[in-house]
Parts: sequence; structure tokens; C-alpha cells
Amino acid sequence: MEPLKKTTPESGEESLLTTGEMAKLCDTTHRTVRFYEEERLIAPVLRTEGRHRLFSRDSLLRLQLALDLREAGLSIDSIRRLFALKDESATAAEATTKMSGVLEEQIEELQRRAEKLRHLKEELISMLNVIAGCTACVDKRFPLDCESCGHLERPGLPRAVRVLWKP
Amino acid sequence: MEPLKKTTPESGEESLLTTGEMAKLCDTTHRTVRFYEEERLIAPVLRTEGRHRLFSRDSLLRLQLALDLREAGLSIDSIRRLFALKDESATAAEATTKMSGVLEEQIEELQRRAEKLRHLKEELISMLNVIAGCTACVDKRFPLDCESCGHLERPGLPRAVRVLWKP
DNA sequence: TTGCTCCTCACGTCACGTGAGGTGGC
DNA sequence: TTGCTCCTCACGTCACGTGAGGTGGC
Repeated sequence: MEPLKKTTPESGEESLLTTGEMAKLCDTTHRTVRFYEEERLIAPVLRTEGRHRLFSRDSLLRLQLALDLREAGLSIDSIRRLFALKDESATAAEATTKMSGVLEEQIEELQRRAEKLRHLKEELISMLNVIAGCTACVDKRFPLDCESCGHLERPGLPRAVRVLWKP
Repeated sequence: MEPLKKTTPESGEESLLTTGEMAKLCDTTHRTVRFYEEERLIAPVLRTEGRHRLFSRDSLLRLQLALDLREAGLSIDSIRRLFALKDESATAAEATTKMSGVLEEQIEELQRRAEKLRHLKEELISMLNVIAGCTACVDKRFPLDCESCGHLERPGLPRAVRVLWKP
């Protein structure tokens, strides 16, 4: 029996990834992969003779995490600093303390953002409920004279309705 | 008794807001107020002789909602279209249907984002737990040879640790 | 008159997007 | 040879930030 060289690479050489494969596996674009390389967050392990980039599996993981951290609101610079923290620390304790600091801060920021989004969502939902009452409206006063209708006069009317339903 | 003209304005004229007051009440900058005016999302009701802008309370509400929608991920263009929906609709039913569509879509997007953020948060927290075990590490192998330590070998180790704790 | 706020250009920034024109590799 | 992917500039975009140099208003 012959060893399955193509499907089960052992050296790791054969599992290198092109820019396009990196993009596909990270669900992003070619340009974004190039941008993260420009920013020194990843680097190709080698180039082909035609100068095509080849990345390692480690680079794939780094890019995936970097992109998730970006989506979570960290800037490229913060991500770069987070990735550099370990090598800049003298001891493991120092590294973990610093990483914890960055991560805790971001977790708190995520919680604040989630809370704000949840609030806005509630406002939008309550708004849908209010304007649902206008769906059956056949009044000739729409849309220029809704204010005389009375439907929008009740107290506690969400700001979104006041703004979006104003003449 | 004299009417309290200064503190309880009746005409509304006296409650007009300058660009700086708009910025302060929206917790944003002067430039951002100007930008939203450039984008036709708000407009000053009048100018002083010295060309200083004066905005109405309605503009304040519009700007506050616009900024919240921006933070929630809507583009300036989407916000402009949402604000224009009512006047572009022939009936109240049409307006509510269209607004519901935009808002429902954004609510779903918010939920997707919140879910992703929650996932990343879990990963970061579990990462803190793992690297907490390294805090007491006094091994000379840190930081260049952590891989030979065994602490990071267990299966299911979050990707974040694999990336951030790699040599 | 002094301080603070406001004005109008206008270029800078961040994280990419989008061609333009050319080459690589199965 | 054909298609698809990759390459390197390099300018564009979105939502503002940041001065530069000047004027307003209590």
C-alpha cells in the first residue's frame, strides 16, 4: 500500500495556505489578508518562485483570532500589542497580568455595548408596537398632519417614534 | 407676579441650541454635529447675524436617535433612508411596513452581533482561566519554550490561548 | 478687553474596497 | 491554451479627527 502523501501531509509543507485560501477560511477578502500582513500581524513562511505567498496554519489561527478581536471592537494597534505581550514580558505572571488587563477591559466594553444595543432593540420593538396602530389608518391627514391625530400624544412615547413619525 | 420668561420659554425661540450645545447633549463632538448636518440628517432652523447655527429640539432628538442607530451599526445612508420613509409612503400602512422591514433587519443583525460577542467573551474568559495556571510559573523555559511544558497540551484548549501563548 | 465658542476650508486617519495592468500554475 | 488565482501599485471610501486662520458674543 502506498502512503497517502497528498491527503495526509506529514511535513506540514504541503498544508501551507495561499492568500486566497486564507481569505476563504477566515471568511474575508484577499485584500484584508494582505492588509493584516502589511500591518505585521501575520507573515508568509515563504514565497513560491512566482512570488505567491504561502502561510502556515499558525498564521491562519492568528488571522482568525485577529479578525474576531477586530469585530469585537479592538483596533489593529491593540491587537498587535496584545499579540506582542508575551514576548515583552519577563515572567509568565507578568504576561498573564497584562493580558488579563487588556482582555478584562474589552470584556467590559463588550458588555457595555451589548447593553446599549439591547436598549435600542427594546425601543425599536416598542416602536413597532406603537406604529402598528397606524397600519389601519386611512385618515387623509397622513403623512403631513399626523400630529393632529392624537394617537402619538400619549406620554412615554419612545423617542424613535417621535422622530420617525414627525411631519 | 412676573411670568418666568427666561426659565420657561413659551415661544420655543429661546430654547434653540448652538452646535456646541447639540454636541454636549449628544455626548459627541462639534465636528460630528457638522458632519450630520452636511449629510442632511439635521438642519439649523436659523443662523445668527454672525452665521452661528441654531438648532431646534426636534433636531436634537433626530441627532440623538441617528447617533444611537449609528452605534448600532446602521450606515449614515440607511439612517437617512429610514428618516425619509414616512414622507415617501402613500399611506400609513405602507410607511409602517417599510419601517418594520428596516428595523426588523437591524434587530436581527444586533442579535447576531451580540451572539458573536458573547461567544468571544466566553473564549476570552476561559482563556483567562487557563493562563491563570501560568501565573505561578517560574520555569526557565518561559517565554521561548512554553510548548515543552505540557500545560498547553490538553485538548479543547481555546484558540486564543494557542495563538497568544505560542512562541 | 479677555475667554470661550463659533465659523470655513481642507488635509489626515482607520480599515479596508476597488480597479488597472500584468503574471503564475494546474 | 484557457480560467482562475495571484501579484504590485495606487487611488477611493466611510465617518469622522484635527489643525489653520479668522470672527462672534456675553
